[in-house]
Amino acid sequence: MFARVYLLDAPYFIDRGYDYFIPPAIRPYVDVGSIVTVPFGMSNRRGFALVVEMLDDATDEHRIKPIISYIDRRYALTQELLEIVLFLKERAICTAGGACHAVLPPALFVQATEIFTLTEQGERKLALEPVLAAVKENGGRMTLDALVKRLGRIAIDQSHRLYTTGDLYREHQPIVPKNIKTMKIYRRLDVPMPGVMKPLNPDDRRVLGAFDVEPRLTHEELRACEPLATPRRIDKLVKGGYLGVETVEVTRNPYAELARRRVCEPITLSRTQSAAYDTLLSLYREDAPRAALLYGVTGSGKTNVMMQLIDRVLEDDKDIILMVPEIALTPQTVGKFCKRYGERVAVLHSGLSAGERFDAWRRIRENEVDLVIGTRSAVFAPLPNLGLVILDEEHEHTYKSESDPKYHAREVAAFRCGQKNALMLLASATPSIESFRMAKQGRYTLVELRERYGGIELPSTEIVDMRQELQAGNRSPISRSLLTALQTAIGEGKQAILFLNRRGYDSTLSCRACGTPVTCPHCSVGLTHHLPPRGVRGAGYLLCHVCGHRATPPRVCPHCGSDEISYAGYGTQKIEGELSTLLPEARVLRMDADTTGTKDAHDQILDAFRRHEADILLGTQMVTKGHDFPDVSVVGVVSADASLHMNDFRASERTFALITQVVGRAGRRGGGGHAVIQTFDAQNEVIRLAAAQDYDSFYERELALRRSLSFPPFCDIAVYTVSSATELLTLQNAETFRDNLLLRAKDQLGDLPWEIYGPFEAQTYKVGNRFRLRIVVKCNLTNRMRKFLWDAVLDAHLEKLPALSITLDLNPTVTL
DNA sequence: AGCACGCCGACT
DNA sequence: GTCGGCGTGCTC
Repeated sequence: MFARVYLLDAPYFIDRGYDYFIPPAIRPYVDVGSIVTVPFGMSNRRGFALVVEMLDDATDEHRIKPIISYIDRRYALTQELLEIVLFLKERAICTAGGACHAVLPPALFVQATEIFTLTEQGERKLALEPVLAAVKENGGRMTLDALVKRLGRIAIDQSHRLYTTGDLYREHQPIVPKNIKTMKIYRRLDVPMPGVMKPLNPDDRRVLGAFDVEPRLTHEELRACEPLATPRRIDKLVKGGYLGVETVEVTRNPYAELARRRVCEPITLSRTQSAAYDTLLSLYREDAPRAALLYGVTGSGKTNVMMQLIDRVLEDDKDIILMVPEIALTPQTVGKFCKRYGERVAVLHSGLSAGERFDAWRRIRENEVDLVIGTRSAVFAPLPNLGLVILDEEHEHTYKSESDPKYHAREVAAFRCGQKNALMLLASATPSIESFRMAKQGRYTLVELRERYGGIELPSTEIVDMRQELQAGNRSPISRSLLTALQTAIGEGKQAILFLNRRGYDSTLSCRACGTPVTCPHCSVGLTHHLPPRGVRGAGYLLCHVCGHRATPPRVCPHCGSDEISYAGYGTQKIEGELSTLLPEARVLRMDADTTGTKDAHDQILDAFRRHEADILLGTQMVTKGHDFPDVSVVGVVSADASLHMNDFRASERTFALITQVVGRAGRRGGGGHAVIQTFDAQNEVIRLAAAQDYDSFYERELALRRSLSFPPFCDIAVYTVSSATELLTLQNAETFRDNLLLRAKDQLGDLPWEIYGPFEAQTYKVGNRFRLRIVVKCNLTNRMRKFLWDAVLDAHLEKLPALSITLDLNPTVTL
């Protein structure tokens, strides 16, 4: 029997199947999906590998090597996960190993080792072979790791040679992850073992007495109900045959406490919500893969509909994945679900330790969990019976992985739902343009919740033109309107949220007199300011990160001629200082990257605000997420345009989403909320539409723009990042690569549409002493196109451009 | 990537 | 005459 495997740590250009012999001793334990270790290359270095196929004969039998060992079958990839790995390899263009590392918990790969034992024949060669001598010295049995420690790396080759010559016997130990935490459970033995009984004193008897109440106890429990139960005394009772011990694997579940305080309030749906629920239910019941977009305005109660659906799916004994953009930002949502669904929930996110992550994964894999809540990577949860996958806030960019494998959770979710005829549910108050278009085209079912739950009105909104403030002599970042609104709210005992949209602000140039940003003439995105190269004097230059257009920074505004053109941005600290002079008696809580450093800081700030320990919550993006603060009556957007002119074709979409979400925070209970949106660009349509919470118009406008400029969803975008150690080398490499790409495209792509731009500097040009240039391809990502794009990278490797590295990202969401 | 094989300069 | 430079090529 032979196995075709993929190395897990192989670089992309040797990422293909390799065939290995399966030693008879381990044959029962190796199958498709198994993780094994194999010797690889001339030095036979050991590495993990994934078995993708079982073979009866090997192609090239003389040079085939044997598999060394295997990971416990319980942790092998299921057929479903294996398919996902192969899907990722194709779709996100990554190695099989890269895909495996995304799908499996890292703790699975704690390295175990082979164990060698001396054979009779080996005993006779001790003088000749240092490896044999070392094994003998160690008592005739030694792990490979220990051998390497003693004799150096040659021990690997030597021991394998001695194994083939029959001087050593090798044990095929399964690799069992070391991260499993075990716990001892004690129980009282009715009939103490005869003979070994030791006399008991009264204290011993008291300890035994604890078992009358509860027949099985852990050490901690025993200690808690009987302080006399010291480790020493327990040991005595075990040795004496009074207590039995069993060792069980424990899984760490940091959310167990929440689960124990389980609450299961009945959900009452409004009529609109019921209608939405009914539609979703019937989709779920169809025996085919389905996708729905739940578009619900802020405060419409999407969560209720989702919970009702989850209840229903759980009744069918089907499993669910619920994804949220970032666990830290949605502690309330997570808490709510944990309380409702109890112990059959697993929560996955980046804050988990390797052990906790592994435990959660095992619980899921062993079918102890029905509902997985988590961030992007939760889409790989090995639930055996998937019925529903939800992406909450589906427009969030965190669903796209920025590092290898560069997958989008939505794509993987769709694939998984296809495997199991499950329902994919996307939910958002501000859907991504791509998803809404899919819905409009009928490829997703559009389910709408257009009214706020309980008939609460949307907050009234007011756009404040900061230019006029400036002209009126108010140089403060807080407008008079906003100040008045804050004073009123605090006077009435209400609370306020101030949102500071700082993203990309400092590097975007705009006119403070007329509000016009300096944009690219070809792309209608803001130009990013770059400092001049070291040693060169001057103002630097402006660069478009979409098409590479360069310009000198204008000294006067091209639009109105004013010289009040600047990069000025406000920081949260600055606003905080400003508030303390304007509203000295107001209590302000600041929430940004600086104040949320520690693990629980986030929750603490939000809890404090909810308990009304402050009047104003001031912060960045973090304050916009789905927290429910009933007392908040005023919301202020300090600088609405900040993210608008970012160097990204999705800047409008992101700005619209942010403003809409933050405005939706006002007046959640009782209505009468008010939102003040400050901008230097008061005529800006995106801001006006966001203030009016008019998603439909925004969508139409944005779609038309995308169509005319040829951006997604009207095409796909592939981005190559070329990097080298020096600027010159990087430029030369990138240009050669681009030229080759152009030639190949003309030659091979025929009728397929494509456009190539670049090279131009990446958003962060220099990273860790490497310079990075981008080459952008607009195209349609068919399989043929994907292959074309990837072959160019493989060929670049064969051409051996000096010290070059190229990565490829398909449809990136954050940076262009 | 890592590692070995292979064919030309500065050393005992 | 040997040690060692890194160019070339392979990995089941």
